[in-house]
Amino acid sequence: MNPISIKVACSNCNLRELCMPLGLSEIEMERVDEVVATRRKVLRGENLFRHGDKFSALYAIRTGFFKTRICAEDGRDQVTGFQMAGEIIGLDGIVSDQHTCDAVALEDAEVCVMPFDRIEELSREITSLQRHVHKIMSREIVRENGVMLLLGSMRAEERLAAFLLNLVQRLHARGFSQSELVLRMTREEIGSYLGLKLETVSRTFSKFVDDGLVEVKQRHVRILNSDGLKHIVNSQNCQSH
Amino acid sequence: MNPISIKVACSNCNLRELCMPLGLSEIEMERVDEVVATRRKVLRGENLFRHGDKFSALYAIRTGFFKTRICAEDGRDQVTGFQMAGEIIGLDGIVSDQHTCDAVALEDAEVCVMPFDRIEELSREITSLQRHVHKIMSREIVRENGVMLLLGSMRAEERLAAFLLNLVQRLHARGFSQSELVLRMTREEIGSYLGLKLETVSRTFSKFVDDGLVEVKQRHVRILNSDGLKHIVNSQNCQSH
DNA sequence: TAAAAAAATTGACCTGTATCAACACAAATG
DNA sequence: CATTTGTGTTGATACAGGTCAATTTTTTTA
Repeated sequence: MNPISIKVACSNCNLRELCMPLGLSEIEMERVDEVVATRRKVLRGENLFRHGDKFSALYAIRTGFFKTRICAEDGRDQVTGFQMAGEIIGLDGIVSDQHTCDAVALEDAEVCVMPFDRIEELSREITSLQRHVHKIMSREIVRENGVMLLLGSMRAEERLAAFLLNLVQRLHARGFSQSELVLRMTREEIGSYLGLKLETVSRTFSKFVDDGLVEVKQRHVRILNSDGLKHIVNSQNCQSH
Repeated sequence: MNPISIKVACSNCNLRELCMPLGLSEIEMERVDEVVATRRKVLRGENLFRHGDKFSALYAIRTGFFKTRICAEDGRDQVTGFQMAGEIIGLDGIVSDQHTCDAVALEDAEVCVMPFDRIEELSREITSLQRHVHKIMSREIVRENGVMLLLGSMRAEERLAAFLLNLVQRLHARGFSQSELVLRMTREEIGSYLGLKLETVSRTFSKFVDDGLVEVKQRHVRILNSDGLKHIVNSQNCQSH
């Protein structure tokens, strides 16, 4: 639809090292470029896909920020992750050929559409791509294990501290500040992800501010004491011993 | 080590339809048989693998019952799943070439050892195997999404009801009763999985008994009112409307 | 620019689950 | 068989986080 068709090419993409395997030959790289069929823009609030949609592709986020969520029949829903540039979404759809969660853009976004048939085809030929796809899926499994630990055994402060540290760490890996971040999601969305109510998220932010751990102005967060946050995460609820 | 070396063969295995892709030709089936290098026995309480162990293989459970758990540095740990015959464990190890969780046998067990290199090699050649491996990983991602919903938004009764229904459903798929099951794990392990303390698990069992939903004798559970349990799971906390 | 809607904060109070403790039962051990 | 150890149940009490409500701030819309 875009009259000026910019050549889509992983080989030129500055997110390459996040999305793609390293050490591809030039020829392999060209073939990988061809996997990325198209790009797609998703405006804030729009769905990249919804549960029930036919699965056909994985999506690499080029710009923007997403949340994924699952909705139970009873109306209850749970944010299962927040995804940023260089991350891959859509893996949930492979097993049953349809998506089981919604992916919603939290800011205007652009994704690379990678038809899964093509990925499978090419990963039969390029060993390092095959391994890469497996690692991406395994990474997601391990990430979710970590969320289970968080939801199953951490208290509100620990959850929020872990959440903030995880976000800055991922942003830092993308060249952003280690200490400043802009939250793209509401308190309610943070709460859903962390298994807390929005009021609890808000109160916990306020407590962190009181304790001099962070500065919070709406969605702008500055981390003043990173070690303090880390200490909260892995000191459990033991007072001194 | 076993003097009587019984031929390991997926083609003869009655769990085939759980582990393996359908519709393989005879030749393909023979090649898949070769992936299963060896079998390994794991006694109750022993680890199939531990976090930190080098990753080399996936394991298909032939007999027995496992739990997987992750341990945080602070000693806190979280059961991330219970696995039974026909299910695959070890996927967590792919991303970083070492396992990030422990797999512990809850009863004497036997697993098929499937070296991952071999799996990758063969799935480059057999398309349906490749797809199958992808589905297995995607299924695990979707399963964990469901656990996140459970941990993030359900109350104790809902969690335990969902847990019991999930267990019988999986057991039923393996030819066991729809209404009777033997728990292979302690109340504490159930609690860890569900993000509850063992006392809460015990009390919730007692409440289910009082309400005539189940019969419980130690680890023997008989489901008397399956619909009642289902109703608990997806009626949230609304009283009447 | 005003009005309405959405998001965030804060307080008061309530409740579900954790905690602590006592006891019962079952399985393993000598 | 008795003893020990692990596991499960139940009660009393505490408290973290939920709920409800009022208010403020920000964003969106008219």
